[in-house]
Amino acid sequence: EKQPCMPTHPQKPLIIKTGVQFTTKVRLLVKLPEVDYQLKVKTTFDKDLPPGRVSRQFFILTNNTKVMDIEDYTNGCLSVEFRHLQLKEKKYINGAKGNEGLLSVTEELHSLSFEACFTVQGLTIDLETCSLPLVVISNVSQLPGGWASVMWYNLLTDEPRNLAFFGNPPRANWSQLSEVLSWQFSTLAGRGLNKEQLTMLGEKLLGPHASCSDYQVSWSKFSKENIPGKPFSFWMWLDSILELIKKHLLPVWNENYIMGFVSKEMERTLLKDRDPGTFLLRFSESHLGGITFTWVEHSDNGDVKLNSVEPYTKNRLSALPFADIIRNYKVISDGVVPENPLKFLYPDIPKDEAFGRLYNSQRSKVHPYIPSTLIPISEMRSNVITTPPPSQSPEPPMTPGEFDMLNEHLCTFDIDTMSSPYSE
Amino acid sequence: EKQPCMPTHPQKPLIIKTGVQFTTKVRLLVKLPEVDYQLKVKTTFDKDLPPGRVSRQFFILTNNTKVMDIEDYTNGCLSVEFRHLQLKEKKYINGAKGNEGLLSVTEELHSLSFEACFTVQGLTIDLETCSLPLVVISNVSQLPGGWASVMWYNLLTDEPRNLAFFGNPPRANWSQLSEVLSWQFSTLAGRGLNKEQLTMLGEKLLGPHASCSDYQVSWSKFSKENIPGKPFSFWMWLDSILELIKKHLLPVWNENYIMGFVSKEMERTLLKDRDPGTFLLRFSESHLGGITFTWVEHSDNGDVKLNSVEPYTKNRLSALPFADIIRNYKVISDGVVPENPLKFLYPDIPKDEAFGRLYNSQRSKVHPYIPSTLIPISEMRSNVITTPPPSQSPEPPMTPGEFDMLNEHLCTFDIDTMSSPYSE
DNA sequence: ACAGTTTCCCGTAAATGC
DNA sequence: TGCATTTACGGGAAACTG
Repeated sequence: EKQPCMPTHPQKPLIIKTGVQFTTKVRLLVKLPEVDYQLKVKTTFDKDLPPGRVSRQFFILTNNTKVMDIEDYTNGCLSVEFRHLQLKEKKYINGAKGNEGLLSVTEELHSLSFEACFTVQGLTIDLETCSLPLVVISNVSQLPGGWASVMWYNLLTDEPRNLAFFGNPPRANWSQLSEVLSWQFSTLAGRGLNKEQLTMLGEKLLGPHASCSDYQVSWSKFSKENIPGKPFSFWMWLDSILELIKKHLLPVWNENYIMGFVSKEMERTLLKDRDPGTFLLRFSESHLGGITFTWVEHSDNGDVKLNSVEPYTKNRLSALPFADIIRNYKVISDGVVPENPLKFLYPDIPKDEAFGRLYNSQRSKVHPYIPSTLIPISEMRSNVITTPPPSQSPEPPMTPGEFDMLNEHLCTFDIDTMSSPYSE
Repeated sequence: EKQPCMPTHPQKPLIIKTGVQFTTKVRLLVKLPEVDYQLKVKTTFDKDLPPGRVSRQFFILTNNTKVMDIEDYTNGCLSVEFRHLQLKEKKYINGAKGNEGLLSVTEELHSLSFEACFTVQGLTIDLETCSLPLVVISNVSQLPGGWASVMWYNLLTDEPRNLAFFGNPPRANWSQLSEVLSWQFSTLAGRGLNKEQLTMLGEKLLGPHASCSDYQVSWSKFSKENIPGKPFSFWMWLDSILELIKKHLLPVWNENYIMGFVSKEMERTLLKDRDPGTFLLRFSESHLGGITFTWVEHSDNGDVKLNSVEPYTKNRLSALPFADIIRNYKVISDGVVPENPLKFLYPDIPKDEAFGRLYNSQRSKVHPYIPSTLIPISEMRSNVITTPPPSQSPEPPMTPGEFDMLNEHLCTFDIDTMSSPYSE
């Protein structure tokens, strides 16, 4: 009869933060004959909730009644949009908190009810409807947990109002779940996850059996228990990466330059036969919200060596955009002129060809001052000699100075074209 | 009769932000005989304020009455501390806003009143007192303006409650004002301003006559009108520097390494006869909250050249502490190996001797990764030759590589010791 | 003591008012 | 319209609370 729209958090509907305004809209689907009086709608939070079901109770702090309006003159449909609604927790509930505390706050589901009452031809009609289950949080730090709940609920049930869902949450098929995970990236950035990336995620979640796409993932494994040896859950880790992309990597991600989810083994397989200086970008598995690059180098005796830089997190990235980090990154070996070891984005794209457009050419010209930029540098000490005089390296170092000079040294190699791991 | 203590904002008393808790304390100075009943104190905001005096009206959102308590059993003194008080603006005052708008919000003075009433031996006694003038702000961005008002008021009047003070604010003698300005630095950091620094500030405010310390500064010059050619007032500029010191420069400031306030002329006078690589640190006069270093270099023909780096502001400094910037700063001239031009802190302190303890030796050892740090770099293109091959510089460039190596090249010079400009 | 949760509030951005 | 002022709220940290 009515079709409730959802309260919204920025891009995360169905999650409401206390003390922060939200909006909801209700539409009357039946057409009323000649309504010449005002039709009031009242919205209530957790109406008729059986006591003990939730550990926290909230109420709507602001005006909760509003008159319905004609939404669209073509169909005469009545609707009402509540704005500036705000939730506050009820303090001092008589007795202890209801729920036994098995559920975390982000697993506790609530709902918003709408009521209206009107009289037509002597008949009094009560209308009532309610929203999909809602998660209430008190701090944005709970947003990832809340969003996990919303995703899990909507992935695994069609029930409109199963507030006890997380009392015994069902498992998800990996095939369904992986699709949802990919969506998180595509709604954020316009680019989802490809098969290789999803395979790595599946193996991370399920072990190396993930090739069987009907394997099931438990709610706990997904977002409650920590990844073995790590202080965060799978979803917390993945969400930290989504945030990193959103704030600092959007152009690079959308250009498909971030392989992102690659196991260390796969990384070695991909890079070991490549030309020295070939690199790929992947997210840190050990730290939340970090991105690193791994490049291949060949040592004197022909051994292949892979190096990964300490992952960049939001703090560093807000001082220096990632493309500029790649552009200017330098390694200093003992007594040798600084050199950028990053030459070809895997498989064989010359670095500046890939990232050139993304470089931030902000030459500030505040005249009396000499402009300066930050350059990321790694210092690698050879542990062979203790105090090495300027050693002559097998490959002569590049001429120092102009950063852009590297450009001119690059020549395109004609390496066997294999299917790019970036293709979706 | 009572001695009201002040509501507090972090380190900025007498400024209250709407919606943010503050605290105030009242003490009863007379000793009451046997008070066996509770003595209630009520606090009111802007009680009995003549209408039209203020353009905004506020009220205390929270509980405004409290019972007095024995503060200290040795003297039996009664006192009451109001906590968690909160101010909110009254909306929709009947009629237009009172004040004609000549005054900005931070010039509008308010007060907090306290009342109590008790009966002793059949006599009913009313007690009333109030706070010093208060400034009410709605956003921390107004804090500097508010603090300017509080300083000016307390510098220039002893009246306890002249709420019309800024209707016609008196001028301040530079000698008084400079003392207050120095206090701002010493309360913040434990180090105030020396004579040279204050002279520069005085000249900035008054022109080159500031040597006469009885020159007067108007309120407008101090904090209302913009510095000629700049989009900010004198106080806004100075306060931005106080904030920069507080958040990013405390150790360097307290070590007396920041000359800070130096005119360009003085800078040249000080540096021109110094050894190449001698530098000083000063605050930007063109941008809010910026610090730069200026170093002297001698060109081939013996000319003295001063260079200043683009000022570092809080954004850059939170990515890289200032001491590390000084440590690692490099200049790249065409085709020449990067070199740190900063060698001696004026007058002649070897850089690492001065800043060594402040370097942030955060060698992160997350093993599989190669650590990396950010290095500030300036690229200087000689505009003499268009495409210069690695030119041989008159002084051979330093060996590249180890940053610390510079240390070993430094020798102490025995230059005439002049009185340090840093001494207070 | 501690972990989960909420409160507090700065600082930026957006909205509002004059 | 532009400027002054307020509101909004993310994000880090402190305070709370079982």
